[in-house]
Amino acid sequence: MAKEYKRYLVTSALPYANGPVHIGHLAGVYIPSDIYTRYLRLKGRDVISVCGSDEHGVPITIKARKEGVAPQQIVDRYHELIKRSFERLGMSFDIYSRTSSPTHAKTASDFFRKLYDEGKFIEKSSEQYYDEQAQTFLADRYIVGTCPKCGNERAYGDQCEKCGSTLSPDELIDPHSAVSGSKPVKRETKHWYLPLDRYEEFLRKWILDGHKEWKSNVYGQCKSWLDGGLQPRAVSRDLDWGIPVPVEGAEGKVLYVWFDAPIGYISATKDLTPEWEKYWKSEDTKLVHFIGKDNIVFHCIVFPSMLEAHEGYILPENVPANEFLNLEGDKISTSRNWAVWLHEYLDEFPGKEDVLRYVLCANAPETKDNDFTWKDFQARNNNELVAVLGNFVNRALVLTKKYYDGVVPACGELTDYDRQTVAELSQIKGALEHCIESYRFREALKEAMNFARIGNKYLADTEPWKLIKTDPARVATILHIALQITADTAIAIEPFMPFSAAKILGMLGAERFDWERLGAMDLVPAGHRIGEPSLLFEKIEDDAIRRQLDKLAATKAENAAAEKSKDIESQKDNVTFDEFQKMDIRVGTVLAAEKVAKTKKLLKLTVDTGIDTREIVSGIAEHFTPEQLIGRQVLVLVNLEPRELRGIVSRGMILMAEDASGKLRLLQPDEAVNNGSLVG
RNA sequence: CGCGGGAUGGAGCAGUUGGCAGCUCGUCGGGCUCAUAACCCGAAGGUCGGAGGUUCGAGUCCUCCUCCCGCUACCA
Repeated sequence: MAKEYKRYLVTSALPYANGPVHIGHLAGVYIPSDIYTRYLRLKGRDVISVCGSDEHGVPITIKARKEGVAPQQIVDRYHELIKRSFERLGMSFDIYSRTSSPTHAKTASDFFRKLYDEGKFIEKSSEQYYDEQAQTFLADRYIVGTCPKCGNERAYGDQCEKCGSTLSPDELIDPHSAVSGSKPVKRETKHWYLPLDRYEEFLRKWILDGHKEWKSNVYGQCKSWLDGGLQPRAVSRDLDWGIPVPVEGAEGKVLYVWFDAPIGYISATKDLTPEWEKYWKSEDTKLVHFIGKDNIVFHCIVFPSMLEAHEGYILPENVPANEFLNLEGDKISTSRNWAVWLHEYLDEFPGKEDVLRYVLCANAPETKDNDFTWKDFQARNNNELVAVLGNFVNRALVLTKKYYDGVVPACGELTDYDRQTVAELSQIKGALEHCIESYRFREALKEAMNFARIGNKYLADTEPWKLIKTDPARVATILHIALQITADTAIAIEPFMPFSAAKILGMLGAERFDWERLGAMDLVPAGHRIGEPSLLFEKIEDDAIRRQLDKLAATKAENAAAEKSKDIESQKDNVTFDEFQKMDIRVGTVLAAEKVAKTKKLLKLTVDTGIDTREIVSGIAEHFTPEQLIGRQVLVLVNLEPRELRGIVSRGMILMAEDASGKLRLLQPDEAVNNGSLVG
């Protein structure tokens, strides 16, 4: 049934080098990937784990421009920071590479060239907006203008966030560049596209028929893409930062970052070993991509299509994508500094790498988004790591020290209860393995912790501290077994908490064991002298948690202040009195209001304008409930050209004041006036 | 009606092909005192987001609805 693989290749999503790594990245990708890799290594499997920084793309050039430095300086800074903090957390990548490396430039370039030479791309010219001041083409997202549908002045070239409508840059009124603020011009440009539609059948067969065992979020997402029909996807960009398109006449064009990034897995492997082809081109290698849910389409649709087009490469056997982790109830956000940054955690909680690893694994967003709270962090440390795991190890070691001067006592006759305990322990291994191999790490961690739970119960039930007075021979057996359970615990937790596993082994005075010995009862022999016991975990006091919560509160306050001081929009071009006279603004009263079905932001209002009673659709549902509006007087631009939104003809616009944070407030006369009163 | 995922005791999560609703933490009661006031035992607490339907039987299958998240848009 399950195919036997000779070797494993594990990849972890390349962190984008425009910021540090935070707990969301860890819980979603890196902790699971490290657990999986360490487990396979412990089993003696041939496995390599590759990762590296993703260093190309537009956001990095924009950050560089803002700071007035070269893009290379930005990526150097974050590459070092990310690499170093991964090491400190005990991430066991075999290589942590980067996409600005020479190996990668050549690998990605050759990859593109092969596909180009074999006619796997299609070439298309199109008109794109160009920022003459910044001398750069603008992605849709970097064009800002007025939404033609709702009048929002900060709509993006791809979508208006206020009314939710999908836009193209051409529809924007008064478009300007988000980079320089200048007015962009149209320029013709040529790009290469990977015709994904040609790979639809291949993908359908491979995923929909062949990988029904993939996680439901991954499988569902792929199915939805495939059922919707795939479009050719551009694989080049007009940009001066990235890998040049290796084609004559393609000056000023680079590979699209999503084309080059996954190839980074390949180039990292090349940098690691001359035998890289063994890992990428043998059918007996199992390739697994660890990613977050936002990356599913690239790892399941785009990259496999690229590999298929190139030929010779194997495809991922699984893509266990996790959902997202929130922080104290809010979405983690790099730009809003709403995150727990790995490097800061490591500085502020020295020696507690495993605590973070434990908490993030135990609360990993495997099936849905989860929330990280500092209170939960503290509780898991104090009630699970300290109370269950640390305490058990400490009890076994201290008792041995006390009664046998630190020498492992010999095992005597086993009682039925002993045998029952041993049998229970031996069953955990299978369950644990099954969980890890099916990427259920939360449950696997629980199984690993069961060794300590059973150990605690064993000591409580056998009560050696009582028996020592009446039956010392029995106590020898009990502690012998307790010490074996301690050693088993060390093996079981090693993939999850490598620092603590090593510490337990140090205290036992034992060498590292093979995974296969998990559950064994002859790990530490009688007569062996154990080391000095010390505490495995320490309690985390309220102070430490309070400091973290204060820090987050400060971030919230800073964000609020920043919102306030945001630049007031500069004055618009002058209008003539005649132009102003054309605006017919009236006072009206909202008679009825209801949410437009299936939309987030739209409300359908029935307004008495004095002239008539009309329907107006307004993108304000996130700011007002229908009840709040009914009966209120509002200002209405009544001669705005009618427009159809979601099948409802909207005749007019409700005037609102918007503050810098985007919050809307109604405008109304300070005393009630007749509906239809003119404003001007 | 754009697509995908999710909603299960106070919190976080499991629930495989429909067959007595489980786990960790918290709460309450008891036991123990070797251990970091840690550990062990027991109890309370759920109309499984809502409304219909299929079935002898639905957390699980079907239909509709509500809310949260993601994708379509370079934050895992």
